[in-house]
Amino acid sequence: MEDSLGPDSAPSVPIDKNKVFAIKPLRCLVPIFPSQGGASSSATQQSPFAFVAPTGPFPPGAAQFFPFVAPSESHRQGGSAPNPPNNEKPYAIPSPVPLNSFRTPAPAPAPPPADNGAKLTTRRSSKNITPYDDGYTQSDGYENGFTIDTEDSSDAIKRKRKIRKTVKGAQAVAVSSSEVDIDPLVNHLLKSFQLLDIDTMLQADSNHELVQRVVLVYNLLRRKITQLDDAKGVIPGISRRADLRAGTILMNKGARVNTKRRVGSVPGVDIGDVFFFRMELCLVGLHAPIMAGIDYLSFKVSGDEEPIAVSIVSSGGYEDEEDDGEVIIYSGQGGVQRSDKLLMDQKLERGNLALEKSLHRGNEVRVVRGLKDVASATGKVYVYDGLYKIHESWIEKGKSGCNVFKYKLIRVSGQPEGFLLWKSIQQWRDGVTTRVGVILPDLTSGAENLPICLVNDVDSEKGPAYFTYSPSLKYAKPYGSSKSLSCRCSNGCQPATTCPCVEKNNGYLPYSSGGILLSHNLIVHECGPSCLCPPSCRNRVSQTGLKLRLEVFKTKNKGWGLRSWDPVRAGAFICEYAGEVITGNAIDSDDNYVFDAGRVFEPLELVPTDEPVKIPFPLVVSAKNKGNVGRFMNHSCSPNVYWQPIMRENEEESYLHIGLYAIKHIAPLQELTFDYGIPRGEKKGLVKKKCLCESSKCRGFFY
DNA sequence: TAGTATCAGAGGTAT
DNA sequence: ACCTCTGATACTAGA
Repeated sequence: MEDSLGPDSAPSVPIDKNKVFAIKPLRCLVPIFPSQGGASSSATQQSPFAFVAPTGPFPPGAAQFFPFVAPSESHRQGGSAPNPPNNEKPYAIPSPVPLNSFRTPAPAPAPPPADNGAKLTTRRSSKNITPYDDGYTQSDGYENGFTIDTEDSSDAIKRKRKIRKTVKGAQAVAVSSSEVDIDPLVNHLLKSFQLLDIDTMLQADSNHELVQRVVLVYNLLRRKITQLDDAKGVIPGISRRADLRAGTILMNKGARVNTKRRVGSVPGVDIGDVFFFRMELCLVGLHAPIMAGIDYLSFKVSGDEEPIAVSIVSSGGYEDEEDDGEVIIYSGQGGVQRSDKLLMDQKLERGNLALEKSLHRGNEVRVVRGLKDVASATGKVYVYDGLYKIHESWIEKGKSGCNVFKYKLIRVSGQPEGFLLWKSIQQWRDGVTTRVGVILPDLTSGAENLPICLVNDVDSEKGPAYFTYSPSLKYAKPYGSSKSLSCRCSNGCQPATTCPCVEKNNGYLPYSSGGILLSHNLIVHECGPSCLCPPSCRNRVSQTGLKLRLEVFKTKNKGWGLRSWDPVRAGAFICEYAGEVITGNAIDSDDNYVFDAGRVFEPLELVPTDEPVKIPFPLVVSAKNKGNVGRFMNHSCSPNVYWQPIMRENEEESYLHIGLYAIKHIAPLQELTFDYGIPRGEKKGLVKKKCLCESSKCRGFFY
């Protein structure tokens, strides 16, 4: 067809202005001017930098939350007088069901029915187990009385011990800060996201939202710890594993879900969900061991302890053979794995034994696929691929001549597409298959460093209305004057230095070494044109082009939209909102592609307002005639993307840009959306659009 | 730049 | 105490 999707292939498909694209995306951003003329100039009063809480349970405007700046004082009101917290509870959780309460023993529901003579019991140690679990009704209950007793005490001890351990560790390490300093921040996070007393707040069903929230909070915390660590510089002997520390903190605080092992799917975790850290799998109850690939539980069958496998992570660490997407040949564990060589025979114990038993028992095993994250140098992605069954097992001689257990798993049919989708995407990427509905392999005609596919597989529309593709924001004149210093970091700006660019960001670099935004900021100060650092500087994330393979696609009922082939990490830069900066009152009233930073945005969970908003706003951008992919991003009341102002300046001039970043992890091909905000004051001539975001928090309209 | 070696880790199980 | 399909970093090989 249209030959390959390579970056260079695009120009072969020139855009014909006259014939293409009669239809406008539904995306409608209509400009609005502050009514009394006051609002625009008084941006300092009502923060324009408030964003919607992605999954936040609080109602609009109710809970302002700014933990990342001066956590100790973060309870002070923000700029705009937050409502009393208990005003209203539009998202009140019905009938609290204790999922995993250690403190409040409740009458025990009958244990799950045993299947063919197998009698469920707890293991001697302590755990409640629910091998054949169909949800909370059984799993969240308790075992019989005597079990509860032992469980209560042993778990309490466990917890205590854990806490003691943490404290001791912190002292030993002599980083007085770490856990201690971070504690208020953590508490604030948990409070804002209603994860403080998760045991009693759990909903009985549909807790996908809750699972998302846990992962979201984990990542906010992890990124913040990373940033704090960065600022301290490298201290030999001190762990840099922010992923583990953030996880430990949440574990100890009980901010986790589905703590009980179970066979089968995990409530709130959907096939295709993506994770980026093993700790996340643990926190949501998908796979408990933090390193091991096989998770299992034991119960008694006619007197004998018998383990069965409940989940595996297939990461290619052993000599697994790859498959067609529905079959996995999985290697057992053990044998002392040393850089792809086995030093001794594997034994039929632990996970291996569990897999063997599961083969005979025929129970379903959850499969998590660990893959390389294309957008990250060293990172991995974990995709939940649904349930599999073990069909065969055998022993093989590995490369080094040692015995390896092998298990053949086949995916249970009738489940939604999981990993298979990833394979398809890979094939599109490689140009192996021709994809249905591709209109243009690259609608940017090579203007971006990555092609952006235009695709319609729902109807016959041939594309959006014509516009000129422009990857960056066009200023007629500089946004403002500046006396800002430029840096001289020839190797790129580094944290824990006195580089002026670090200073501008309050002593922190806003991005991780992997280009992930580490915290929410009033404004991100990136390096400017006269900084001496190279383009690869990690403080130039928004200036170095697209990192994700995006595509513009026809949605079912919202016109054209934007999505990514690659999985997106929380905090990842997606794209700029490019276009032409509009000054004065020059906004065309039927311009549906206006981004107006002066609108009111629902508060995002993490916006520091301790420091007064000083940025001379508003910034208004029109992408009607000129723009980039950002113009295709639709509105949602439960968005997965938010925007951040980015300042780039040199000695004389400053330029403000709008960066779009992922709020949470986003699986491939999920639509990217952000909150368009609500115009201030009178909505002169503005047409209220019906919102089709289908979120439970949908306002019903947008502008 | 990509591979590899290194190593401290964490929760969990087993003893 | 022991186990482990982590993950960040420092290092090496290579083109």
